[in-house]
Amino acid sequence: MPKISDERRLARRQQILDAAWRCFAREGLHVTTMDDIIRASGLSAGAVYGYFRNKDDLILAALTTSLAGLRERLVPLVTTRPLPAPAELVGAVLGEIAAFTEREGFDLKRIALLGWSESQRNETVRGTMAGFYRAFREQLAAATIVWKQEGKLPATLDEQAAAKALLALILGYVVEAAVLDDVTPEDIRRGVAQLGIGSA
Amino acid sequence: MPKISDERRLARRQQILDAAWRCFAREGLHVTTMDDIIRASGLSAGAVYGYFRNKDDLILAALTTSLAGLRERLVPLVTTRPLPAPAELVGAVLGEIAAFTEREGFDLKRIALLGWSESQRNETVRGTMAGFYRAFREQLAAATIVWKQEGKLPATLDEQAAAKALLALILGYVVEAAVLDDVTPEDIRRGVAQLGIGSA
DNA sequence: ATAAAAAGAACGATTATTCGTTTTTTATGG
DNA sequence: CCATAAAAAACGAATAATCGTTCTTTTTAT
Repeated sequence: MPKISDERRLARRQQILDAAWRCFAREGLHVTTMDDIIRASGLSAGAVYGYFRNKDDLILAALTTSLAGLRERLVPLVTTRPLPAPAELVGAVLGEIAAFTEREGFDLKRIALLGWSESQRNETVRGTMAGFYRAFREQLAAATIVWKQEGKLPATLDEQAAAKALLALILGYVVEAAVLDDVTPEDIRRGVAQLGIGSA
Repeated sequence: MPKISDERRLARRQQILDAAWRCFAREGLHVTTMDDIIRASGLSAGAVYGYFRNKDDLILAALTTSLAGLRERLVPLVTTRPLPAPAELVGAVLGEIAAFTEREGFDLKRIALLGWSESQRNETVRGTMAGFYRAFREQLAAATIVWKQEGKLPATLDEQAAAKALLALILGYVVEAAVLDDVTPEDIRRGVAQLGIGSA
């Protein structure tokens, strides 16, 4: 059976995904044409369609692999014990996001913005993204419970509300960094610390 | 001179803009076709092109009018004196955003997500959006100076960093509300207050 | 009455996807 | 270890559908 090796097949797939990321980051999900991605990948139309059923499939794969890569990096940070103080955890998470999204020639943070937009019109994308962020927010809620137990936060604290605020801070950093391009993780960490988060 | 009255002309323009908002919120900037907007507006192609040079012009107008409407509502909130406490100000701003973006049949918050995405590929859009958010952030920085003077925040506080964190919180709420759809302004206000922002 | 505004059919350009052909990969027998 | 045949993979021109925009004609407001 003359079939391509799994290793080779996976490499080709990643090659196409890389090309898609670059194109999407430059022109967005729907202005990018299949021909853009095909040329950027160095392959042919037939080859690309051998790995992805259609453009929607490619979009979904580009978004979910980026989300999965980020999760792999973020989960250890928020589940490690002992837990750093709130401002330090936020700073660490943002630092990891900045490091993960920095790529050769483009910024993967842009893919996040595109994913949020796409989630407003594509039910499958919305489900995937909502699931990811909800799970991450649960881990933030677990962290606030730990802080509460350690006496770093008041015992009356509503951990769901606190987790929602922490997630907003993190998502907002991504927007601010992508649109204004003058914000560092350290800026936010210092801002949060000075505003007194986790100091009560 | 048989020319349409200014009043009538402005009403027609708004009619097209409303249609564009609805279409954009439903399908995004680039999946929405001119024909979608034309049909939604109840006018003809020729009429729409009489009010907007082309699709890019219509996109820019849809984004900037939405931004301008929001600024009109937000500026009084952050420039009023005496200033509410940080958590209360954040809550008030988010409440105003929620009220302003709630529309018949769609959520204007979606337009913000689309604008952020578009700013990554359109220099004109990026300039407009960056200008808006930078100006708003300056007002937040001014607010932190006031809090500092009132002794509500430490005198050593870096107001730029604090303003960046506050803006992240606000932008992040928009993302979280649009994607997860389970966050209220009150959630964030409580979360921020309980995390101790502005309590040092 | 007249000039602007609205209408909507028509056009040229572009798009995602397919499919017949060519090239490449790999399991197998010498 | 190497040559080879079979089958998958890659190629890329062709296709059918769709899009933004224009332009001539008709309607409408003043």
